[in-house]
This record gives sequence, C-alpha cells and structure tokens, in this order.
Amino acid sequence: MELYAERGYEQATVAEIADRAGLTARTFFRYFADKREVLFAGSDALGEQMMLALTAAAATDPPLAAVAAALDVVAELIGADRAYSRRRQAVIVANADLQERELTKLASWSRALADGLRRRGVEEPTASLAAETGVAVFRVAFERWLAGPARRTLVDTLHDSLDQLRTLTDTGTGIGTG
Amino acid sequence: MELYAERGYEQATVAEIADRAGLTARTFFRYFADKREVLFAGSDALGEQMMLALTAAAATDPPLAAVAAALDVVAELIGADRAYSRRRQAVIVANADLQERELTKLASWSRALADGLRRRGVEEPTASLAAETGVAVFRVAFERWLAGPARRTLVDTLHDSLDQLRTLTDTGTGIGTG
DNA sequence: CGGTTGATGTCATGTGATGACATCAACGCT
DNA sequence: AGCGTTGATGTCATCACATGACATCAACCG
Repeated sequence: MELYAERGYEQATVAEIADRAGLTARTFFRYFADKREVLFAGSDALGEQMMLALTAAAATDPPLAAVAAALDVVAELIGADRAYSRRRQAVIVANADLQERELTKLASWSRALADGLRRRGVEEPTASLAAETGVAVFRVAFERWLAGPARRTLVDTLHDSLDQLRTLTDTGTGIGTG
Repeated sequence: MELYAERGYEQATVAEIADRAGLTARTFFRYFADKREVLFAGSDALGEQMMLALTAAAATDPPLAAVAAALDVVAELIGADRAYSRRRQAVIVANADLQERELTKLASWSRALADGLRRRGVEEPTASLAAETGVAVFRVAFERWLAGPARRTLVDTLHDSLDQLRTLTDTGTGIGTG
C-alpha cells in the first residue's frame, strides 16, 4: 500500500513492490493471484467472520435481520481503524482496476450471505435479495462513514442506513402499491 | 462473443478476435479499451436509456419509484432477447475477469442513478441508497429471469423482486423496530 | 548424515496494452 | 485533375503482468 499510495497503483511495478518487501516478483505471485490482490487479501478473513456471525444469529431472525447481524460484525472490525480505511480507500478510488476488485470482493460476500441464508431455510429469491440489499446498504454506509465526522462509528452509520432503507421502501416503489 | 463461447475467454487471444473481424489487434484496442470491453460496450447505451427514463419519471415519484421506472426501461430492452442474454451470461459466468467488468458496469449504473436522483433534489444518503438497492434488485431479477421459464418476462420478474424487497424490509431488520 | 519438504530464486515465454510513426482511402476545394 | 486534410488502419517497438519449468537452499526429521 505504501508504493501504491506514493506513486499510484499503475506506476508501481510488481518488481518494485516485491523488491521493497525483499522478495522477487515471482514470489509475489505465489502469495497473491495478481497485482491487485495484495490490497484485498484481508477481505477473505473478514468474510469468514461475517459468516460466523450469520450462522450465530438467532434462527428466528428474519432474513434481513440475520444479514444485518452479520454485517454488524464486519462493521465492528473495519470500524476499528478509520484512518487505515481512509488511506486504503484513497488508493482504491484512484484506480479503476482496484475498484473492480473491490466490487468482486463485495459480490463474494453477497454470494456467501445468500448461501448462508439458504442453509437457514430461506428460499430464493428472498435469500439473494436480502444478501444483495444488505451489502448494498453496507456499501453506502461505509462511504458515508469515511466521508462523515470521525466520532460517528461505522456500526451506527450502518444502522442508520438500514433504517433509511426501510423508509425508502415504505415510501413505495410505485409498483404494486397503487 | 463467438470466440469467447467457442474456446473460452482466456484461450481467445485478441489477435484471433481481431483477425476474425478482419482487423489487427492494434485496431481492436482503438475500439475497445481492453479485451473484456468488447462484451460490455452495449451497456453504456443501455445506461443512457435508463437515465432518460429516470429524468422522464414524474417529479413527485418517490426515489425508489423513479429508480424502478428507470430500471423498467432497461428490463424492457434487455428482456427483448432472452436467448442472447443467456448466451452472453454463459460466457461471463465462465470467467472471473468478465464478472468483474460486469460488476463495474452495474456500479456505474448505480452511480448514474444516484446522480440523477440528486439532480431531482433527493438528498444523500437516500439517493445512493435508492440507486444501490434498485440495482441490487435488478441484478437478482435478471438472474431469476435467466433461470426461470421463458414465458416470464424480465419486467414482470423485476416487479416481483421489488415487491419482495418491500416484504423483506417490512419483516424487519431487527434494528430500530425493537 | 542423508533425504524430504517448503519456500524462494532464475529463466523463458506468452499475452495484454500502448506510444510512435507510416500508409491509404475518402473527401472537399481550387 | 491535382492537392491537402482528415480519419481509420497497419506496422513496429516496448513494457509490464502472469505463469510454467526447473534450480537452489535451509529447516527439519529419522
């Protein structure tokens, strides 16, 4: 992340990154599937914690509540270091390739959540809908958390966004409500 | 798409693709930013139609209704040729790089929708929330449309999914409703 | 001490992507 | 007809990402 921040993602060559870490480029590619992945390796561990929280949620929780509980854990973990998230996000926002990878990681969370919901007996398309929606809300909350004041926690921001989602759907989609 | 379907995305070299089109690889890269983009060039035009529909929606429509109206147009356009969508999706699903690109296209729709909503006077985070949620619902509807029976239209599937979203949020997130 | 294993390095290679420059056809103008 | 401009395409050179094949070396174990 140092090099990506210093000279930009595209300018930083894999050889340089590996060099700074005291390795060769070949070794870099043994640890990371590609040049981007070095910034996203942590996402997988985060996703695992998320899934633990999902399975731990009460079986009686409605789908979106279970998803919310899972995302809460992610929010707690990520929310612990806002400065780091801001640095990292600055690097990602500056490059389209990195944004693509981030979307992929979030999509994998969504898929995992939907799988988890189905294992809890939630039918399709409810499971996918709850998972996709939950991640969408998380994405918005995360951005607002980074943009907003430091005192506001990510967890709180996430809860707010979930509330606002309810308001949004209650107001109506103009379909089926007449 | 022929070559990608025949031998897989990774096996098809740009030189071959260009060759089949009677061009050189250099020319290919003048028309498409990268090897993937050739499959997604149409998305931009689709996004423009979507935005036209958004601005055409009644000013009194609540945010999610306006987004729904915009996505309706997309659903009509895409829904016109299910066979094509299935072929295309088969190619995309078979390769991670292509899936990444599709996610960014959808993300760009989401960004455009949020912008459009803000121009209509919708505040943040409502605008982003409505846009992200709408696209999330569209994504689910699209997948279900491809998987389901041919008689079911994409527009109908999208409406169903929007209804189910309301059910989902009404059931509660377990936060703020006690 | 010899052999196995895992991590790393070296080398070769293919492909995606891009800049610099050349070519050529179409077109408008005199 | 002849000329110059413009846009599309081709050629060439080059770089960086990515990966397979093989070599090396240290740690560890029986």
